[in-house]
Amino acid sequence: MSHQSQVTRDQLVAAATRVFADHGFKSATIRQISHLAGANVASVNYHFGDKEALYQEVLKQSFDYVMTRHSSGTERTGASTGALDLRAFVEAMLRPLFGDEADLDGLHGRVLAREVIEPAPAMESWLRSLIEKQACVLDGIVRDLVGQQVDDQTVRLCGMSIMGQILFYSPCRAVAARFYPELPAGAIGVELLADHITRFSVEALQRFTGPAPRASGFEGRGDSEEAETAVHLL
Amino acid sequence: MSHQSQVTRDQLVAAATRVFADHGFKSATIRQISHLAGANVASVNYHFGDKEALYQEVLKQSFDYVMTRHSSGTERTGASTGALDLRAFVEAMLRPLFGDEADLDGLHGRVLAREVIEPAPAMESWLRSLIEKQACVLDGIVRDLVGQQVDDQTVRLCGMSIMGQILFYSPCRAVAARFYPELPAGAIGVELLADHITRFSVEALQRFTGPAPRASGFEGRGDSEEAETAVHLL
Amino acid sequence: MSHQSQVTRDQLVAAATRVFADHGFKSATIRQISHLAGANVASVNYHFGDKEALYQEVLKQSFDYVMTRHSSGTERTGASTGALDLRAFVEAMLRPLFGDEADLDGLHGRVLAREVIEPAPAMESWLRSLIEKQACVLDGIVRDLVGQQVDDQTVRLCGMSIMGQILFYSPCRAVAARFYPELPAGAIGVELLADHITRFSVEALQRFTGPAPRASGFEGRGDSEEAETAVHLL
Amino acid sequence: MSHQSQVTRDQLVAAATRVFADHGFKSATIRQISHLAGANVASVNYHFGDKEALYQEVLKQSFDYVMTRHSSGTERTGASTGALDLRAFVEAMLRPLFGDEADLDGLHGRVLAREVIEPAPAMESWLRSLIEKQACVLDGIVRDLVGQQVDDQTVRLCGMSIMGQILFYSPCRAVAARFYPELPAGAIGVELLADHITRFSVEALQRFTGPAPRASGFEGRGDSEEAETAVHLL
DNA sequence: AATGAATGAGCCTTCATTCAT
DNA sequence: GATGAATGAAGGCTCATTCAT
Repeated sequence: MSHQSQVTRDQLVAAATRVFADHGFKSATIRQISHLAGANVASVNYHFGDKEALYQEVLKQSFDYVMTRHSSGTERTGASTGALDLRAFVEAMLRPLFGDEADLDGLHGRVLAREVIEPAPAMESWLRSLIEKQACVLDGIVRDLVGQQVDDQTVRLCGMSIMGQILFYSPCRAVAARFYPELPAGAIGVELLADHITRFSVEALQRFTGPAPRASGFEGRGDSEEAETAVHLL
Repeated sequence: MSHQSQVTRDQLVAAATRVFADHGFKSATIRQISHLAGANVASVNYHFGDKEALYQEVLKQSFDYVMTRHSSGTERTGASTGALDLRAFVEAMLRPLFGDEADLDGLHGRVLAREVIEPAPAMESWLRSLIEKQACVLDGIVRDLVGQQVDDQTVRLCGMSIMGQILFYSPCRAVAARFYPELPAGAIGVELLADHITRFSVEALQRFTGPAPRASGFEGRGDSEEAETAVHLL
Repeated sequence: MSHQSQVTRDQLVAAATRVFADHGFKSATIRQISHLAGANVASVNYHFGDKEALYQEVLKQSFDYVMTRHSSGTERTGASTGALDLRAFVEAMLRPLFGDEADLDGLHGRVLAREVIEPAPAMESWLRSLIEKQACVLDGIVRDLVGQQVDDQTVRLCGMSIMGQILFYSPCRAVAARFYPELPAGAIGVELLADHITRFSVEALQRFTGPAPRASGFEGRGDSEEAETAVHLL
Repeated sequence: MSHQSQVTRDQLVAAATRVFADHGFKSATIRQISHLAGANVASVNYHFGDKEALYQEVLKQSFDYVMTRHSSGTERTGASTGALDLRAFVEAMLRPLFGDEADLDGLHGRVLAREVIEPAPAMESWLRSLIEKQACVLDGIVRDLVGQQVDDQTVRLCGMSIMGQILFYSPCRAVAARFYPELPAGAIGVELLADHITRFSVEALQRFTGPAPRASGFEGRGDSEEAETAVHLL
């Protein structure tokens, strides 16, 4: 593969990342992508075979990018508490959604978030397995915060509560901005959001030390878990 | 408008709701829809004018459906506490995402969630304003739980944390199922999830009565937890 | 045929006349027509069989209308001179293009002019033959003005010159208005135009008493027919 | 742009010119055009963007073609008389309606004549302005022939009489042929027609040196002819 | 008799893809 | 190797027509 070939290929991936992030797989067109990359319409098929293969490549590179940033933020030191771990995890997940110096618009995170939110037939098993791996990391962090008394299902639900808070800000910030126009933008916003989500979640998790109340525990009867009773009689 | 016309029209709306929920506006085709409705491709144009008008109708009916279910769950009684209000709100938002006896697959909620998550040019002002109205309701519930000392921005961030946990389960359950295959399905799951999200959020919110820690407040200091605990024990 | 049926049928013809005059056969739609007539889309097919049959009916009625007006203007009295005959013929042809008290927009004339200008497959033989009959009338008038020395072909060419001047103002006045925005409008305009065309043509015809110059007579050489020489040496 | 691309493009324009000339913009289909050009239906979109852009290109090329022929015929020499100018103008206008060695069927002229006769929304301002320019040229020729005593409105009416005679032979010869099946065809016919129209018009114009008779001047008085004759003999 | 409902053919257009160079 | 040219499938939409009542 020649040098120029590689350059064009990289430009195509970069352009495709943006277009897929903005419009999704189906709505993105290879004309948009090749035009943005300054390349020929046939270049996508030439370099990648077809549109879906290009998408796979974008997915792969975005995943690598995010994982690189992520792992550097989530390598748990022995000294860190669960709260700090969670703070690092949240920020590592959140930052790609908002972008950083090398991904100003959070394209990589948005591409992945789209894929997570909407199941695509192109979803590769490696992506699926790695997502599950991420879930395990989060499970571990949650477990540290809630202790061993809590059952696994509750841990997972807590993990989903945290993921929900994070993914709410994808596939693009416009989502949140519609609900809350005052949403702070830029890198400051990421730290603020990470702080908030961490605080919100830590506060909750620290009260999950007891067993889960039975289902429908909030429905009008007051004899459920005592802690709960205290809570909603306040 | 005759009887048969209304029947066909309703079938088209029903089919379109499913197809739009599954594939989104852009990817859905009127051929899919009309075939599913047992009608001709031209029937969409005949009954609604064009594809977008049909989509608007689907949006409208889904909104009405959800609001009807929702309002019956969110009418706040004088005796209810904030926690019960939140429980009702969460379940009312969550239920349409999972479906009920009249919407087994949660199509209405999924159609709306798609629209909320990805801004569509067809987004009508009435939908936008009503989304904002919902946000205000949630703000009120949060405010009841956190008290008056908390600033408005924090209230909104808490609202977004709650919405994030809810919308995580849209546009389809496959999202969560990918992360957590053990996710309970069906109506039981809704109650369980609503209980969890409510509990998770109430626990968190009740610790938010104090001022927000300064940004990066979790970075290195260990006494925040204690201050929070103190608050909680009030 | 019931009374109401006839009413609807007449309204359809009236509406169709307008729409066909404005848009032509192909571009006119039966929805436009039936809506303008306050009738059902199926009414056209019910009353006339298909779109083309409706068009035939419009053509027929427009032709009858124009012929009625025309014949009343072209019945040559023994006392009339050729110039007066021509004036009557021109006005009778021109007036339907501009409309009169019963056809304010000249719809009948415009429908026919469209048909004359563009050959339609639906062109019935009766229309063709009657057009030819009109041509014979005009031939007669021209012959009166030019005398017997002029050959038949020249007579026909003169007839076409006159018809061209008239049909120039069809299928709608907008044609002429584009060239000459100052074109007088309304009934006054018809008289003025008829006067002009008659004057223009009579002046020309009165000089056609001699034989036609040979072809290319105007190309640089001056030794053609003497009368001609006189003309262009002036 | 490669060689082959230009070939296909030219074939499309050629095919479109024929189809548009025969059927008009609305009735022409790109399937007809592309099939006639030996190309795919998508080729029109590829080379021109859409049907209307192709039409604009046809209009432009037809206009250029006609103008090239026209200008070579209408460059007025100092020595030429008004009659020769008119002869050149008429032939230059008429020839494209009948075709020449490079446009056997007069497609270019017929396309333009359609556009002139029926206002299309796609009518470009340049075409409109150039039509008006042509009208000015004709006005000048007429003015030379009638002298300065004649008012401007009469000059314009005379111009329209001449244009009417010319455009009578468009959009296709079938028009005239219907009236006068003996109409000579081919290039010989053009010269004959140009001679006739010129002669007819020059004869008329040379009698227009006096003031216009008052409106309805032909109604009932018999002495107008004499007055006209007097004018002519001046 | 008369009409609202429904249809299928055909339109223009878009698009990922393939071809020829 | 790389690209401009070309294509066929499919999309939304329009329309005259037919169907069922």
